[in-house]
Amino acid sequence: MRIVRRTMSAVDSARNKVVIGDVARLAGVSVPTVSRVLTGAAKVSDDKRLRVERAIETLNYRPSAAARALVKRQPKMIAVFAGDTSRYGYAETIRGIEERARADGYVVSITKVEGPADDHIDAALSLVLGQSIAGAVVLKFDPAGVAVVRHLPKDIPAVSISGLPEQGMPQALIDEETAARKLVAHLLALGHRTIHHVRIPPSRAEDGRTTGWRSALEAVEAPIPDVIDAGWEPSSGRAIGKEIAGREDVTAVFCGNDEIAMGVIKGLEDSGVRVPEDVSVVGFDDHPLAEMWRPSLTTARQDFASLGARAFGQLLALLEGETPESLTSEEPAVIIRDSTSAPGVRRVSP
Amino acid sequence: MRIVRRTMSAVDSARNKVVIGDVARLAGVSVPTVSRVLTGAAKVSDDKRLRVERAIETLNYRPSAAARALVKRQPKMIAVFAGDTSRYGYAETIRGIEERARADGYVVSITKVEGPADDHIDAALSLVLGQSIAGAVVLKFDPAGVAVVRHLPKDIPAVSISGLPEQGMPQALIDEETAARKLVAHLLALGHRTIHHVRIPPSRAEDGRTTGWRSALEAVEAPIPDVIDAGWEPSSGRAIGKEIAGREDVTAVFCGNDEIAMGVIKGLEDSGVRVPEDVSVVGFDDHPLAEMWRPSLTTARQDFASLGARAFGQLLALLEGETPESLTSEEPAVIIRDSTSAPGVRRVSP
DNA sequence: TTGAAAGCGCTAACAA
DNA sequence: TTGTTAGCGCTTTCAA
Repeated sequence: MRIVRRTMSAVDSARNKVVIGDVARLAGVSVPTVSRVLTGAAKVSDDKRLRVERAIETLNYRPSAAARALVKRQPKMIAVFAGDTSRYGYAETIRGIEERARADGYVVSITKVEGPADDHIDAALSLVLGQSIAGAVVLKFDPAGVAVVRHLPKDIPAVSISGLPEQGMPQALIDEETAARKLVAHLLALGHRTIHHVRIPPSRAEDGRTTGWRSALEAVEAPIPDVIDAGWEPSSGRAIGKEIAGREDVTAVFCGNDEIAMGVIKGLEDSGVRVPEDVSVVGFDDHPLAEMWRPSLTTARQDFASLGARAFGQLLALLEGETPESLTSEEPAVIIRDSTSAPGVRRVSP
Repeated sequence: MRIVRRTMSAVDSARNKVVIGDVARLAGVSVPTVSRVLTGAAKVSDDKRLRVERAIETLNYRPSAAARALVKRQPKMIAVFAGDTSRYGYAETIRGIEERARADGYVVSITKVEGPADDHIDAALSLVLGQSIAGAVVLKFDPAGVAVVRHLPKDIPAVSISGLPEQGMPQALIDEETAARKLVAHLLALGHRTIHHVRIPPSRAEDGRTTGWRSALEAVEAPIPDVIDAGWEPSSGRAIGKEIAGREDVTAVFCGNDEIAMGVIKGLEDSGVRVPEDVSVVGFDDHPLAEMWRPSLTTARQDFASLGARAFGQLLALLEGETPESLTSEEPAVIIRDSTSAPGVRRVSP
């Protein structure tokens, strides 16, 4: 232990850290021997091992992660970039990544990317690349995520997560398109002439959910109404619900996610339009409250956590020099509940 | 650049990394000079600076974070420990920590602690302490978080976040107790004889929400019913709602959070009990869907994100050698909506 | 302003 | 089994 100079602050206490040499001295062995008992890399006599262990204990020694990282060149941390960290789908995906990473001995850092503008991306990247990371997972759920993928240095092992296949880095995918198509087909089968679409902010020109909706309508040559854009907040869905309450041509609505669907339902009901009697509404994701909603939501279940876990698995493969499948896909299950029914006679409120 | 031996894998490409010496050689300067332009620590002639910058560009050089960390001893990462990462309150708190940390140049790692058992704690701690971290924030919302606080080495700068003051490390607090008391007082003022409490899993013997409920009842000498324990899932609230639907003595329920309140309401309605006509229900947190629920939820708003931000602020103070206020408090606002009313005549379904 | 030399705390390679 | 010697890639003295 070196000498403490002034009053102890956190910085000083770090400076005063016990190092491997202190342990070696106290135990009366050489530094590499301490290292050997630390890593278990080579045999150490029971006698010395015991002395080293006791010295570690008394000095309360913890090896310096920085020094280890420098010599081992295998950082045990991966970085996650996301345009949001707390919203349902994002948070669940991150949970899946973290759980799987932790099981494999990796710590995960999360960095929210405020937007797709270059300075946001650069800020996030330079912050994170200033750390030692083994690789990165990018949540490509929004334009910010897409921009991160574009800016990430090519030599950083990385996997992206999204709902629609694309070129570039390896991806973990959910087949949103098929799920959307099924949901729309369900509505069509119920007898609706066409299905309106309230979409959540898209990551690029068109996302899987929207593509699926469109192709399902095209398949039966149903009219394709203009897309209605919502934000991420349920309240934006509510405003849209109020708007479409007055439109007799709207009998079925396919929403970009469950929270927006809940908002839309609320907005419709605010205006005296009943769901599903007057208008059918479907969501997407199977949010934990979707089943509890009144009426319970017809939706497509997404397993975000396992999506995240798969993404980490692909990253791990990449780190081990393999070339992971770029298109691991999984089809979300459609769940029919009470928010959809055959079209009724719209009862438009005054 | 060193020589590549076999097929490039991620590990090899890491081994083959461009180092500061490569830049120095290409620019025709010494290594410290490169370091100087990198850090801006000392003056470098424009001529050499330019050459160095160009060399960095052509070689696509990025300094090794590990080497820097070793010599600078000031890790720019903080660790967050939490018993959950995706549930509303947790995710929002983490968001607040991350946003504030990022603004101050820190990356945040998140680690979920699976439970309060020693081996869970040790696993999480040893994983994270194997990284270079400047400090830690512990979400003490559950027994796992409480256990982390107990096990965390004393020499790691740390701040905990919870709803009830406690000794030990510095804390960021929300005054849940006062908010709970107000909520219960509101119910009492409406004319309810007593208020039942459905609590979420407590972090220790009693949490602020429960303490506040109890003291509000004690203050007016109202009978104190047994606490009803729920889990974290809305479905557990629903099961409880169904149970209490048959109890005529229950006219008002104070739930541990909004999601449980939504479940309770759903369970009551499943059984034909109306909210608030037959039973009043209040939640806690002001979840984004609380206002959208039918009936909209009376609740207490919690600003988890700012709570997280404050916690990071305290940690930063700690890192700078200051002694942060241990009890920063903030009183959640009570929001009266439609799920509460004067007691009516209970109409118990068969 | 610049370079040579030293050293951060650890592990790996090499002898003994 | 052990200790000695060399680094890992950077920043920081210290001279020049």
